[in-house]
Amino acid sequence: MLNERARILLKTLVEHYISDGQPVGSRALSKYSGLDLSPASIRNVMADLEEMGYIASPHTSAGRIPTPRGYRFFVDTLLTVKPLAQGEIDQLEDQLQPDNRQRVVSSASHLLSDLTSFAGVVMTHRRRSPAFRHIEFLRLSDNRLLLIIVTPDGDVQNRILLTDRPYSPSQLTEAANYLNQNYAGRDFDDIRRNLREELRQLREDVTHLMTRALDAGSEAMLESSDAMVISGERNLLNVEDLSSNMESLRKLFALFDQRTGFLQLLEMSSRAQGVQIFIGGHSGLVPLDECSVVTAPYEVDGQVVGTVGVIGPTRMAYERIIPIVDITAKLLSSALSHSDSANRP
Amino acid sequence: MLNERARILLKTLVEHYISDGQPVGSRALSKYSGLDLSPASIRNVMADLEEMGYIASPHTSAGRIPTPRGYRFFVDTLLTVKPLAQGEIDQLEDQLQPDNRQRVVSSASHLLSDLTSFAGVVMTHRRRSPAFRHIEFLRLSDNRLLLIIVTPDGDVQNRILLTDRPYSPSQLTEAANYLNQNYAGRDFDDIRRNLREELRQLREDVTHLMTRALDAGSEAMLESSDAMVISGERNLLNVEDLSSNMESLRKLFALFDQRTGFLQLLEMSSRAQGVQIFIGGHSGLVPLDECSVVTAPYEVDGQVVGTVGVIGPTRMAYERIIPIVDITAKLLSSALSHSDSANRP
DNA sequence: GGCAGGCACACGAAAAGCGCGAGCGCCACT
DNA sequence: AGTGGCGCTCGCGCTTTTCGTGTGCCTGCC
Repeated sequence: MLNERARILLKTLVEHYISDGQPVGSRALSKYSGLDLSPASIRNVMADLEEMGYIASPHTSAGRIPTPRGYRFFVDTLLTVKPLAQGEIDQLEDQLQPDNRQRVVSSASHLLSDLTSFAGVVMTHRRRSPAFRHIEFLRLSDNRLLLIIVTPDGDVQNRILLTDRPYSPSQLTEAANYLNQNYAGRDFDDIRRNLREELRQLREDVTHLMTRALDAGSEAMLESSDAMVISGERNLLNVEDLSSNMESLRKLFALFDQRTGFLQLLEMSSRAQGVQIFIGGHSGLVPLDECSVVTAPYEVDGQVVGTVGVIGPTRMAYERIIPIVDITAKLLSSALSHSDSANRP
Repeated sequence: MLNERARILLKTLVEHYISDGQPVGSRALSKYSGLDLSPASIRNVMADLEEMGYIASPHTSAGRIPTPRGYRFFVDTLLTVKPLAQGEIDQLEDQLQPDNRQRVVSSASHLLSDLTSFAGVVMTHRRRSPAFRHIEFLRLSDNRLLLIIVTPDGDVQNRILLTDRPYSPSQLTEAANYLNQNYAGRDFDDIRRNLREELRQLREDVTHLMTRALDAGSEAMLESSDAMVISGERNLLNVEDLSSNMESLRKLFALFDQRTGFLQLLEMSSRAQGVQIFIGGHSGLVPLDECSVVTAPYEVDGQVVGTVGVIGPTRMAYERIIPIVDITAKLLSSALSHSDSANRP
């Protein structure tokens, strides 16, 4: 392990590098570490730190910069996060009023990107069991129906169904009522099975309609699950570390488009508790050296249902970003929990 | 005006520059124009073209490149668009099946960006009069209601309403029924005026609920109008002309974020008929020299309701992009018209 | 008069050369 | 163990050189 002196020097070095972006030399460390050591002595320590893989020099005669491993150690054991000012928290709370989920989630993402000047991301996980709370048909034209499905957590999905033949309003009401009364809250597959057995009791045409609705419904649920909202990608264009080499920028934006990579990352984050930090480098989940992700899971009724995060350069002010992500996750939890706290037996 | 020879040379020059990205010299023109003229003669014509502002040299000893004015003239009078292959049209049609509007619009935007490898954009205009076709309340908890509003064109909006006191299911049904039966299809402001007069006939609490619903509803309509979907921004990172100087990239992405600039542009496009091309340059609406926009309005029931477009480098293959935008607008029109053709008296 | 061939010139891009200075490693001394 | 000193390295930014391309213009030809 590292002795006290080495830790202090590493900490000062990382902090300096984060704020300057320039490799840090022994002279600078001697000046700012508060240790009252000469540059020469510090060089010895730095040589040790380099040997251990925490720092490296970009070239022979330059200062040292932290390696991914150095960052890792820094955020894990050296970093002192300063909590957000209450004023800032209030401001955040203001922006995250309860509303329907899409809107809250999208504000959260925007909030994160605005506050950090990096990219914000919010992912909502796959729902456990596809079910509906309420279903409704609305006639648009002879052969077009609007299907509205309210999910158990209050999300609204809608699809247009093309039908072979017109349905009368009363038929639509009948189908909707039947589904609502008998099957609200139950698993879609479950319903389909049951429905097949109850075929006889219902007119054939209505059953057909209901089956179509269930199919469209589960498809809609499937598509809307695992959704991911990314905002403020544009901020990353203003980040020196990223925009200086086009290649990594392209890679990064390609990642955003594919999504699968990030989904995996965020999925992982949601298995842990509290803020997690993924530091760039090919070893980990972030394929870009220059790029890190700070995440925190959020929950509804004690159940983790998603993850919020910030995507920025590895050289970011962690002590500021971490509390922002932390608080946002908590506020998002409470904004969503309110609107979901009822209707449980 | 330009004589035949000058036109041919300008056309060849622009075509060459578009495909190569290199300034075109007199020798190249002599080779590829099909005119059987020596470079020396061609230089004379080029000097004329330069004087007229159609072409310019980036520096003394380089070939010429088209100016914005040159591009303008090229697309307006020299360009020969080749229609899309039927196969491609079919493929497009496949991807633009009728569905709910948000989904169709978003597919259209993605389609445009995928096909062109630039950015696709679809804008839906402000609805003319805010009204609803159907409204519904759903109780989520004691003091939380889910408000669902179906707009006249089949869009579904939803909001969560926080109430001071619980409403019973029958009260909710009463309020919804009342609104649906008396006010479906009517203007929100209209309804509010009427409602005030009819206060006496209804219980006070229910009226309050209805007013809240109308407020939330018109707010939702307002926010959802003038929506703009941009996809494939990331493609623009791969465009040499744009990614070579960071500054314009940043400006471009800032434009995307602000939106107002583009809204104005697309608004303008919708006033004209058919494909329109906005060529970069500070004179016009596109503030970036390197960037052009190809747009076409789309309609529902003969009424222009939005605009589709492609945002790419000025140096783009217009003869290919133009038909793509054109067809997409038409297909989008028909995909939306179907789902909207009914329920008119 | 329109067109082509030839020549000198201009200018940018890429390559080569050069000096500076930061920072290091090592060593000897305290 | 800690420090001061010294020589060395190597990247950065600067200027200089070279090279190639394409132009403009002049002249001669049909």
